[in-house]
Amino acid sequence: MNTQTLILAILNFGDASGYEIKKFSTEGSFSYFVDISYGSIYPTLAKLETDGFVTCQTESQDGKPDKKVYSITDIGRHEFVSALSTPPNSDKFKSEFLLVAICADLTTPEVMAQAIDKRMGELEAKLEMIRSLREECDHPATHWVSRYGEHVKQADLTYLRENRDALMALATQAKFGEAAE
Amino acid sequence: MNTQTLILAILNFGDASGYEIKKFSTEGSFSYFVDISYGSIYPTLAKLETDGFVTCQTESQDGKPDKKVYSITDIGRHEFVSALSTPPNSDKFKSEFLLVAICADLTTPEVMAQAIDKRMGELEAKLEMIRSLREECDHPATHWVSRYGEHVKQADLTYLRENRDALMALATQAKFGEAAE
DNA sequence: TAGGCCATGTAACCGGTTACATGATTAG
DNA sequence: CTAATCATGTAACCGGTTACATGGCCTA
Repeated sequence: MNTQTLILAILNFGDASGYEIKKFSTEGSFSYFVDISYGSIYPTLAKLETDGFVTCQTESQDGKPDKKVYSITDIGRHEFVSALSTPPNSDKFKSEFLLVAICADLTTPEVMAQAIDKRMGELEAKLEMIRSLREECDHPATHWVSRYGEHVKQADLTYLRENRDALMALATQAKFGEAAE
Repeated sequence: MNTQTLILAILNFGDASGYEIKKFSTEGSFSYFVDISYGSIYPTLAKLETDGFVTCQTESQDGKPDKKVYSITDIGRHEFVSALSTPPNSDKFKSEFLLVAICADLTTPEVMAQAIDKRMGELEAKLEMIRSLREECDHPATHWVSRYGEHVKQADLTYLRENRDALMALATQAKFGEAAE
């Protein structure tokens, strides 16, 4: 999914500046399944404006820097809806944790424990965030996605909790390297 | 996680050629949490060899092209284990499906149904693959990861099955655009 | 007064993909 | 006869990140 479609999606929920778009994609309703950086937001917004998909209005604020607020246009919305209509690509998923887990017998209990705890902490934080999304807005589709995310992440966390010991046991077994040293 | 560590991890499970590494990362035990292409495998293998992390032996086969079989060295294994020891980065997750879902009210029931069915099909296939991994090998850590994956993907699929109708309902509601056209 | 937040933007860089080149063998 | 599998490799390209530049305000 390209940055353009993502930004259009965010702007379709409401006007925003580049800075706000970044926040939204990092902390808002979209944050658990996308991510973009300023380095791609600002150039894309510029391109979006020249293409007529968004318009821009500079707002002066006192005590804060000027703000360039972007709004999606009808052409932009049309572009976005037609992008939505093409069958979505499969989820992209990469997990370093699972690489460590699958190599559990090569690591030490310390390393493994640290990796598990880090992951559990992240999962808990993400769950908390996903849940809080529902309190902040009552958009039905956002609720559906939030519950979906909650369900899946909860299943993830539950498995980790219940099988932490089993994984630790694999990391605890004697390593061939240790005997030789 | 860089290609280098990933290839080292695969070679740590056994000798392999570039072609086999690709297969392994696409269909094997690693396939559901990583992916790499030839364009990154072959150059990385070359670099790995000059760095002394792997050795290479060319095997002639009759009826098939020559095969360059790579083996991890002790230095390579050491490099890999030390890479494993640094706390793993968070999972990378991107979902176009969720973008469509969160914009359900902008799409048509047809588009939504297609997206859901595609996803469910993919999930079922992935589940099947994850389960089959356990029958092919009895490496304990691989089993742990496989059960983990199964659990999470199963939760995903279950939610989709049970809440498909709710999402469809959101896509079915009248769109503002339709009234105007 | 140091650091964090607000706010925009650019340039260099990089990891990785896509597409291509090559070619023999086997299965349908 | 076509398509797929086996097998290695390169070059162009590309999307996106990182790091930097700039600067005022507010809080600790």
